[in-house]
Amino acid sequence: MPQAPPPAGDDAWLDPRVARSRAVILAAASEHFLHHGYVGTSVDDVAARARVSKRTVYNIFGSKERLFREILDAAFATAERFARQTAALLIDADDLEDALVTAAVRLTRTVMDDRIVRLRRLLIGEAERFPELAREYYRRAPGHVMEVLADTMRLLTERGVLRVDDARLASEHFAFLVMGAPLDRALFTVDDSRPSADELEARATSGVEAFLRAYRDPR
Amino acid sequence: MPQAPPPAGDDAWLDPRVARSRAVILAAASEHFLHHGYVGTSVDDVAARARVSKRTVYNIFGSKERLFREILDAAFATAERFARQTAALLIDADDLEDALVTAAVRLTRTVMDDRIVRLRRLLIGEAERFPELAREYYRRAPGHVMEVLADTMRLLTERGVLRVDDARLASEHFAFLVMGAPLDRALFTVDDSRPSADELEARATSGVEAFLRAYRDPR
DNA sequence: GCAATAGTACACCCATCGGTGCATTAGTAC
DNA sequence: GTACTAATGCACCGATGGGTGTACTATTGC
Repeated sequence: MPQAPPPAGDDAWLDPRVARSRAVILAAASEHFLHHGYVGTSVDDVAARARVSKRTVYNIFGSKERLFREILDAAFATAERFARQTAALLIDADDLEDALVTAAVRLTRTVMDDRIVRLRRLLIGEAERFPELAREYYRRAPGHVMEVLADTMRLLTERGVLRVDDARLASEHFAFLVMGAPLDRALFTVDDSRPSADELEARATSGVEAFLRAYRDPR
Repeated sequence: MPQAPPPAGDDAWLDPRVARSRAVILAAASEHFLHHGYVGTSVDDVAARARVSKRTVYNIFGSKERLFREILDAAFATAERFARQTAALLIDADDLEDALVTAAVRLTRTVMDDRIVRLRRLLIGEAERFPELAREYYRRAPGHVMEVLADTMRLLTERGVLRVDDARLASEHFAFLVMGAPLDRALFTVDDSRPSADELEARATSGVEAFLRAYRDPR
């Protein structure tokens, strides 16, 4: 009756068979969840797609819900990596104003990525069933990015480039000027008429321009 | 075998029993769908809540999907009414700048309303299952409001109050400065820590201020 | 009061799906 | 090679849920 692995750390010893099964199941489940949602994904589907027996899924993950949570954990980690990179980019920049434009483009590209949009749809749609997960995602992904941006705004204000009073508000203004409308639209329109990379970049630029008109320190 | 009513217009003759059943079922279904989503709502639930037999639901609506679509149609109508009112408000205004502030407050209040947020969650979550419905909602509700706003922006520009180049872009900037961040957050956080009416109003005001700094005609 | 129609209760069908048990096979560590 | 453990296949359970058929009762229009 093989069940939970011995209670060890993250990189504990793993039978290569288990390691492989874990990986292949997670990949299949991730795909399926992102495309068809939680209820739209059956464990049989996942097992078939991963070319693994259903029993193996249950031996390793215990339940559909735990499998789902593991997938989201991985997504959280990705989001946090992005936030960290963005933070570094902004803090280490020579020309901070320039860095803002770079950040805007990166932010747009990331947030409009198909997988991220699907993840948002998934979590928003399941917010009632998994309130903690949705909230946690908000806190650790968009919320965290907002915090990092706010820190940057304060820095820019100290250096006299910007003049922001409420940094959190300003960073939200920044982000939503840049990607608010296309993101909102993308959430509702699946697989269709997504703005091109060029258009998104143009939007990022106009967004930054509007932001700077509103928040640049006139000296 | 009572089935579809005779193929007549919208306000065709209806047996009062049918009218009552329709209304009470729609109300119950609406509540349940908005709170638990499409798959989270069973026809038995709806029938029980409406104090009506399951058979009646099927006699009148034919299928769960058709029931769902009727409910969304009603929601679309509500959204369009809001858009129309907002349009009138902006077009008939004496002081257009002032009207923008009013519009901002109204927009925030409407979009952050619990039922609307739930409707958005529902449609976004089911965008994969009902792509046309989600797209239609976007077009007829937020999209339409954006168009009306854009018309107003053009008018304001002609009157020399604003200076906008791309009116659609400017109206999106306006809307998302005002309610982008709180809406995004609300989508992920269910029943919790929603900003107060006062806070939302303050946000609307700061949003308009930022917008005017960015877009007011400096003459 | 009467015919027509709507509503009800209830039993039922069938598919799906999360999850389990188990006997058998295959891969792994030493 | 041997002892162990993971993986498989498959039958199975129980619950849920969309949808139907039907015999019976309650309303409604006239």
